[in-house]
Amino acid sequence: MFNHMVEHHLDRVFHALSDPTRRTILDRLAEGEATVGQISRPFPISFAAVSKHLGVLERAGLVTRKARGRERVCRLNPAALADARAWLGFHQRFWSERLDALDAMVGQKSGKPD
Amino acid sequence: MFNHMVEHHLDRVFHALSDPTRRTILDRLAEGEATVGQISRPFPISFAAVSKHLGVLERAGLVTRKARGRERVCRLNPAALADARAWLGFHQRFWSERLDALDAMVGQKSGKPD
DNA sequence: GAAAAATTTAACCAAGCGGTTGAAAATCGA
DNA sequence: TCGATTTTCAACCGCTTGGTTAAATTTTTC
Repeated sequence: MFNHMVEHHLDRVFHALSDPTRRTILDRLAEGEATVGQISRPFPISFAAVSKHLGVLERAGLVTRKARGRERVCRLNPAALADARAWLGFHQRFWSERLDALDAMVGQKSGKPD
Repeated sequence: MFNHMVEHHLDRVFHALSDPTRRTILDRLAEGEATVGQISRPFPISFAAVSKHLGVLERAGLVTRKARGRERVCRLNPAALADARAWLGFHQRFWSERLDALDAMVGQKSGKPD
């Protein structure tokens, strides 16, 4: 179902999403493509730090950077969220079913440990 | 919409999900509650390491541990995935709309079919 | 061609992470 | 009570991370 090909990818996507600065960058990018300079301006951290954050997002497949002259135009790649969404959706549903079944069994009060 | 109360929580949830060992632990837990010992047995890492992973999952709200004698019974909390799913779902949809609009504007001059 | 601008890369630092081992703290069983 | 079991805690190690500043690279502009 969720093979090991995508596992490695999930590591990077979830890790990229775990930082609030990076999530804010993604929000900014949702308003349209922007250069690294435009992205970094509102942040209180250095230009280079933002550039590194972009690198993390790019390696996770969430953002693409293409050169335009001496600038790099960053753009979102919404498709990269698909795997993460699929993982979460499947697991939340699966877990809920399992736990419902477990609750039902406990409700029978068998008293027998497995 | 996604206020700063939940932001801090998202950090921990996404970070917890970014490790393959922890995701495997969650899969294991989907089969039913289990003690720390039962969870750690199939892993090639130490007991203490698994216990720390459980701590990460617990602080993210994904797992609860309740004492039963000298054992700790771990159980999934599927609801903890809701915030992460909501974040992903909203953003993917929002991004797609934005990028579609962007593509439409760009497409007026190139007309590339896709 | 030289200066300026946009970005990345390199070197570094403090903090955190995932792992280890060993000791400590509860609890169970004889 | 004593020893075994289950788990956490503490200290430590090597690697990564998020941040810095400074140098290097590429492109634009004068």
